[in-house]
Amino acid sequence: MPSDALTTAVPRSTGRPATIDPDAVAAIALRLFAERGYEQTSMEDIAREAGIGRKSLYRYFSSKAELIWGGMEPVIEASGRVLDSTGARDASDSDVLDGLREAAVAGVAVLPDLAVTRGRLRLIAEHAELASRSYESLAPQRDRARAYLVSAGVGEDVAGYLCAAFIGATFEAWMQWAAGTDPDPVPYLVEAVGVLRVPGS
Amino acid sequence: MPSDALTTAVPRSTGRPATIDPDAVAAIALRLFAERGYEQTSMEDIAREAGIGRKSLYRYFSSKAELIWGGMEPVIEASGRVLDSTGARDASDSDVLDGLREAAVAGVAVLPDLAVTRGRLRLIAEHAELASRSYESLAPQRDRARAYLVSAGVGEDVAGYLCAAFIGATFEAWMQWAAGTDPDPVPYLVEAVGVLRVPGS
DNA sequence: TACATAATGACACAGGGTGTCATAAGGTGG
DNA sequence: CCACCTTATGACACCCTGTGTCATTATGTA
Repeated sequence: MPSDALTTAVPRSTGRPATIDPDAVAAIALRLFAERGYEQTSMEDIAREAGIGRKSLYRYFSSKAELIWGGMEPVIEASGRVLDSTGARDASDSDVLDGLREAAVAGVAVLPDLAVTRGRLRLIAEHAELASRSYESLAPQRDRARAYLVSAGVGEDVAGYLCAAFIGATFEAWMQWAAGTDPDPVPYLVEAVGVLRVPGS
Repeated sequence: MPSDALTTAVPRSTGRPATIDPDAVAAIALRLFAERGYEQTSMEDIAREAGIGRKSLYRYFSSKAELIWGGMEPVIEASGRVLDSTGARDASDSDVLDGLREAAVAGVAVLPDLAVTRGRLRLIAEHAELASRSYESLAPQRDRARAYLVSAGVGEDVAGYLCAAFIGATFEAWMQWAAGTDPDPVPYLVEAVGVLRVPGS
């Protein structure tokens, strides 16, 4: 939800209240992308269809990709929170991977509508420009995963590799789930984490 | 080498020969990026400095990022070739990972100048826009790695996760090597592959 | 009612990336 | 040596993304 920084972070009581519903705008964008294609739909098209100005659109979504990736933010955030909280308990052995698995799976729970998410991810899978953005969009999760691993006793360098592999594999898991019709993404995520190992143990 | 498709692929004997040296242009771009910064340097700046037109610049480099990533192509290609050739021999057990390790390391050998590569990678590390592009630039390697794994008997889905993790980890290895001053990237790559495992074995 | 606050959008601008097209430059065949 | 042909080259025009500025408007509060 890209509006978080504007609405929930600063719940002012003064000044003109917002009239634009970011979620509604994102939904419109998603529909237009589905109808006309991603690059065939300009930001101006979306703004017009939403009945707002192009500049206002950019105020809520910092980029075109954000219209898609914004919807994944709750998943990433939920997953990150699990990593943060789990970090406290000292994982002695290789159940470090259990923590990662748990975090990956935790994101699934916060999704209200899996069908919409599947549409979003399919769009991402179809456009290299959007898939590339996973590197940036998942950066916070990478950082939190690294911190978790280091706090669990994994060496700095190995933690970096493990994080990168973790992010890569779980993203691929979401892609594979989205490409099919299975309702539950969890098995995909679990299997993806299965290709990881902690060298020390 | 971005000019491959134009020069080596079609070694014509007729028509006007090319007067632009892509490598020289890329070197100029790299210098300008180092001097003024990546986003502060426009394609027009590079074209002007290289003494060519902006359109001609785009003829040799399909995007600004290609000016940087193009130099990594030999590494990716060499790594991919190893995967292709290794695929024939049937890796019975978990020495499938040996093949991946070998492929990752193979790229190092083809680099003429590690210092230049380090500069390139540092530039990539500093700019999310460039780092993101790893997803696209490494796509061919991903495909070849997947084919290798499948031919080695790894299941389709697991192969996908393993590939994604492999690409992610080795890219991170290059990043970590570039951030430091060690002359040899190999140990980084080996350690990165060390976080992978094949679930079956 | 007046004020403060903040959303809104009109305008302008730089830069990336693409298509078209006329021109230049060099080989090859007569 | 000349005509031709092939290809590189770049000038021009264009669309879109993303950003900054700034006047305007709408709303809640004093």
